[in-house]
Amino acid sequence: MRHVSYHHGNLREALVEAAVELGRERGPDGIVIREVARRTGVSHNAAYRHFADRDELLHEVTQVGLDGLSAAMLARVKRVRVKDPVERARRRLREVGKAYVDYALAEPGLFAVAFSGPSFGDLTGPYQHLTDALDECLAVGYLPPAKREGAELTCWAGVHGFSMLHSTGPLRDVPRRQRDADLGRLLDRLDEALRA
Amino acid sequence: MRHVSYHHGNLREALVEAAVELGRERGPDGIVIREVARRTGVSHNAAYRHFADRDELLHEVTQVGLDGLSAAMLARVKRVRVKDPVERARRRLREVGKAYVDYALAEPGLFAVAFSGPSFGDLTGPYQHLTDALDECLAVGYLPPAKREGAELTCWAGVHGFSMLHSTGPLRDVPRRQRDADLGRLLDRLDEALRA
DNA sequence: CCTCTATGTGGACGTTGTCAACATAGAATC
DNA sequence: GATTCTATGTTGACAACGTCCACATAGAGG
Repeated sequence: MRHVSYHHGNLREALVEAAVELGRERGPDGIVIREVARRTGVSHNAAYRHFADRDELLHEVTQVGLDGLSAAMLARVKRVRVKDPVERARRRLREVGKAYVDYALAEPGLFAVAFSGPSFGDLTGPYQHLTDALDECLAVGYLPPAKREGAELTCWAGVHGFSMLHSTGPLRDVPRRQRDADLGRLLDRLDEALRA
Repeated sequence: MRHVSYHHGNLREALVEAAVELGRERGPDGIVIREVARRTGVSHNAAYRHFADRDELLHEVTQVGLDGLSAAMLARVKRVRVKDPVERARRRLREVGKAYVDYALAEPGLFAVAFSGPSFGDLTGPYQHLTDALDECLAVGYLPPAKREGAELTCWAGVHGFSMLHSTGPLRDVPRRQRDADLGRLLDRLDEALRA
């Protein structure tokens, strides 16, 4: 579907797509307006008809990254096939955490973009999946009511820190085996912290 | 102490100092060679006699940031005045975590630089303080031996995630009161996770 | 006094974000 | 169908950046 007209048709989407690809490949600093335009086959200034500035384009990529994260979490939660309600709730919470880390490791560029200021996207989606999992743990009686408050932040901080350190951080060269074992332990500790 | 000679005398240190100040004020992207030179009162190219490129200068700032973090941790640990060995060990571990987060919040720019690739500094210092605190918890019998392995990462991930989210991340506008309460809860959960 | 080397300067190039002026396609109006 | 309007793309410019090269100079050692 090559366009031939002067007007592109849906340049905005094409630009976002190219920007996402750049973010995926090179992280936040790799999202460069002129390169985005080049890849879209359009002049270096065309993007300014659709985005006020670079930050606005970056913001779009941020949102795509967060949406991907949210989708990954949901997919993993839905795949849980455990009958026992308590075990199912625990397992779902664990899958939420795993999905978070897996996404950060599978898409380090987009993950970095998603959490690189100055304007953050809407993290309602990912946050809601975490909240839902915790609510379920509470409902089935696994999570004591006294521990419900602030539980989101405890979990989020843990998996976010793990993700940051391993995706683009100082632990990025830790071999996969050990990383998996470490993540398993971290999730075990979070589970214990909420249960105890 | 104005220099008058053509040669500066200790330009390298002066450049690092200016770069640190820029990093403190504006974060990693704010460390700009030409601005560093300007603030040091030398030509835009002078830095290349002391650093191969921008990354090498950035790396110096990274190390300064990590040294500051290490010093902050040590200072807080040394101030603990608890007699009971078990309580002292617990308290020291908690202070290590608090120091980490406090530093990240007090110096968001330097903290961001310290954990911004591509080359990371030597985090032996900070890591050692955490290891020491955990070893002490083990020695006094508070931390069960089975939980000792990987305990560093559990703690580090938690405080690092909390720091990232609150210093320059999406939770940076959370009011101080709530942030403090949230940190308290996080440290409580970590304590429980290691004890249980 | 002379030369050598380390260190700082000046100017250049290519890249970036962004602005202003211009051009054109497609829709709206007559 | 011809004309005007507006949304959308293009061209050219500017300043700031990292970096390279040629040059200048200070201070040390002969």
